[in-house]
Amino acid sequence: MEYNFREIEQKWQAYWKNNHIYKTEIDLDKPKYYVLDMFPYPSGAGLHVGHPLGYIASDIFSRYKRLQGFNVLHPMGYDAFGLPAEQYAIQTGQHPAVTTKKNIARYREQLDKIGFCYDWNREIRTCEPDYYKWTQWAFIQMFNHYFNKQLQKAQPIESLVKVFETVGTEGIQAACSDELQFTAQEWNSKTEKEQQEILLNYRIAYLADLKVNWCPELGTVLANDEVSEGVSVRGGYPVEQRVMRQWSLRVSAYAQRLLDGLNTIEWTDSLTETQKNWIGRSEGAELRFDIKDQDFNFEVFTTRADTIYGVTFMVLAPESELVKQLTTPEQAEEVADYLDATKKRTERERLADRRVTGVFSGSYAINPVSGTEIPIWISDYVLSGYGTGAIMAVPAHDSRDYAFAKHFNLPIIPLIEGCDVSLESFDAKEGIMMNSGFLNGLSVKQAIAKAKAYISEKNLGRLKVNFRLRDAIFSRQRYWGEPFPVYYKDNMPYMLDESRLPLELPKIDKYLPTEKGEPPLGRAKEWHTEDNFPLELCTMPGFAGSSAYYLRYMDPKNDKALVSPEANQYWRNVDLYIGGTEHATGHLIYSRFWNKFLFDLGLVCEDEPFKKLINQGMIQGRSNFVYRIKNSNTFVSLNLKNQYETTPIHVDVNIVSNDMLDIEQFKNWNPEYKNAEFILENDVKYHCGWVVEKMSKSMYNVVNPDDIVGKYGADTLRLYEMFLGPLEQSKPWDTNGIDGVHRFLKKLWSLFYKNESFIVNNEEPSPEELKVLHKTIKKITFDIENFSYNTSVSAFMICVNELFALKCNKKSILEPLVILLAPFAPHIAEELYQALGNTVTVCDAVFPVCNEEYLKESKVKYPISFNGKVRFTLELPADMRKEDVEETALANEQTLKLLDGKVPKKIIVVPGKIVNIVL
RNA sequence: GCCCGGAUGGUGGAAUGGUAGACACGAAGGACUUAAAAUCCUUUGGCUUCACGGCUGUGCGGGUUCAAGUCCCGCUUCGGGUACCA
Repeated sequence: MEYNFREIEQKWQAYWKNNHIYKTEIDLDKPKYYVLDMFPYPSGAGLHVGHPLGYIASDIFSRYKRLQGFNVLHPMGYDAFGLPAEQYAIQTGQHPAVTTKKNIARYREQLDKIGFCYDWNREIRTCEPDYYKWTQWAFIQMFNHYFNKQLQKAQPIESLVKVFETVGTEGIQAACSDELQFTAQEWNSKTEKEQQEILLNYRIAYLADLKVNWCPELGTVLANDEVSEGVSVRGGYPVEQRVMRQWSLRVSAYAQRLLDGLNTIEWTDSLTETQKNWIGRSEGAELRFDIKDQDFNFEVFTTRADTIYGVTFMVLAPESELVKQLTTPEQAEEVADYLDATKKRTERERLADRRVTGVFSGSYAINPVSGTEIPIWISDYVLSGYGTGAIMAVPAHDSRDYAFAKHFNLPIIPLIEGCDVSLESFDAKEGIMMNSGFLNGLSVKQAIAKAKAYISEKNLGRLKVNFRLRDAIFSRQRYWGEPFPVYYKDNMPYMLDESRLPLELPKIDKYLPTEKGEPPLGRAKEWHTEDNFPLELCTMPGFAGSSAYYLRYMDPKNDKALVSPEANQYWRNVDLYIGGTEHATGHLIYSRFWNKFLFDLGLVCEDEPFKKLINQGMIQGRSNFVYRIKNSNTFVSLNLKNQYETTPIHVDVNIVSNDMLDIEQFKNWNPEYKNAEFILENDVKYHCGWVVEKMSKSMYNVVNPDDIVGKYGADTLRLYEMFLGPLEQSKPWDTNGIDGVHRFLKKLWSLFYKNESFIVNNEEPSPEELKVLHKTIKKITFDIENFSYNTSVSAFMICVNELFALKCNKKSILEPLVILLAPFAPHIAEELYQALGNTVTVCDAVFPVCNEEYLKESKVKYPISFNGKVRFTLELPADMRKEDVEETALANEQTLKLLDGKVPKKIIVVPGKIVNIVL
């Protein structure tokens, strides 16, 4: 009987489905294990072979854990809201839901063919009302809470209101946008609207004025990458920096906890590092500067308080509120011109074009330590959003300040002994201080500490920790996203009652902004509450739906809660999360934030959502080329092309095999090549060139998993994807080589069947066979635990090669091997497991355990080396004493020959490993 | 600029500081076959030798060690991330 993968795979996929093999329920008698893939956005292009890489890896681990007796949760779903579907809708008028549904069906079909063990009963789609109900619900909770900095957790906003009513802002520790100060009396005398406006300053989900790229012609906010040289990429309309009222999430309040949490989870170093940088904690001081001749002062943030004696100018961000205050009448015109010029530039342009620009404000600050007068400048190299939007410039020790000082001819005072600042600044935090009054003679580290102490003591400012992490802008002027559960009364936002959720997306006629420039939802009829209050017109961004989806999988059908306490208590959090690095600073920050918020509310029992995280590498494309001789329709093979003047042309990798072009298929591939002629090599073949680049349609290097499954089967695809190389490494997809793993499966099959008959017997295994099996068990177990799946596949190959050489057809050896292989190649494993006489699925077998007894070697081949170079090997008993090994090695004939009468200086014997004779 | 990864045969890659190149692809040769496919066997880093063998070899230059692809220092180079963050 032949290995008929088509029949086998269809048979078992149907069996799994009909018998609900992958349905998962809470089982208090078993330990749980939660394995999650980053769910895909169902794009119109379908899956290519790069997508399943991580899914296969997680599938192997899920099946492995199940075989080890764990109750495994392994769900899948779709991140279904998103821009491509909406753009398609704008072009075609087709509702995004229709396109999305179609794409999901296609994804599902492709996924099913690969034989994953997903529990599809738990499937979720972020665009479904019964799912996004809970996204909206979470938003309401965020609106109704503020972040208490003292407790480092979210608290109900009512408790803050109580404080305001009794003592005002006195002593409050609430994360906020602006530091406000008022008394209880002032609070109590404010109107409802005023009070609501103030509360927005504290809510975790808040509405605030933010600077955005606004395109009046298109009527929408644009992302930085949608703007170029001041005009929109689409249409070329002017774009301006504009302050708009947008929803935001106060992610920054959680900065410290997001940072601390990284130490409690097992993520890769690089990912942890990326998040740390993104959160960007910096310790420093906020230092107060008085203004000359004015009863006014402002603060700057610095991490280098030690450089206070080197401050030769101050710089304000153009957007800073201080600009107005500090611009003198004489400088007013020049400053206004500068502000105008900078306003026109987008953030992107500012970054791209690093020319030094700036203008003098006319005012002077007083150095709080030295008392000197310092000119205050305005420049766009200072960001309004970080620190206080103003800096003290120390050109000798900061490269940006240095460039500015050189450009405007401002003084540069070096503060470190022996440093040369004639050509560039000295930014390193090392050396001995000079020109610095009471700090002279100290090392930089000591000086930083002393300066900080001085500042607190003399009350010149305060110690401060700043974070780079920004709040997340949460409004999008789009249709295909979650509607906000928000209505407006007297222009103030209010939350809908939870009983009104989900607030479903309304139908609209066109997916474009309205004539008035409102977002698409402005077109909806009846888009208001029963009391006629208008509903919010923006929708939520892409990351909203993916921020808590892992919780929903625990209890996907619950209409009373996002997740029941019982389900959450059992499944807790994700034990293993596999996905791409592209989410390092987006989704993986937002969902950690979202989870921590829900944790604060007591709604989930774990502070961190993803215990262990692995990033699978990207699968790159491997493109093939043919070489056309210039001005002809003749193609010359790779190794002959240098004899001609040629143009390389991408050719579809699917009509190339082992870099040999299928000439007939090529002729049919494009009518242009119908009559093409070919110059072949000696082997009468056309060899193609190749290069590794991004997998994309335009390079004709996209490989569809369906084609691979059709030709070789799902088990071969699964094994081959793993065999390509280490999981976390980026690597090109190259279908060359897939024959190797397919041959392996056929060879495995041949241990069971020969000429139509089943040849497995019940004979007792030999010690050698047992050694082969148990060696493999040990290796596979180790590899799975370490996600080293490429070496597992090779271990399987070695095992089968050895059993083949031993002509082993014994059930006692083959059955454990089949179970071992089941996580990797589940279809063939099921088939062979059944053939061995089992009547239940191999999914519920018991994973074999290595018995070290079988691995014991009686003899060891010692490499005998001289000065580290191996000269020959010597087979000795494994339990031979070190001294005896040394003696035997030295007495050996070949040793004597190599010693040539010399006396060794030293002899190293590593028992069981090696002998090294040092001459 | 900063941070994080890599660099090993024609190719993908393997190697707890202990025989570099496992496993696989490709290639070459052979067996079977009318033929092809499939399958099986042999060889396959480079140089050198009739052969036994020898020399050399993990991006480059140093170092530690009895022993380095692996550890340390200094580079080169290719990916990826991130950035006027004071």
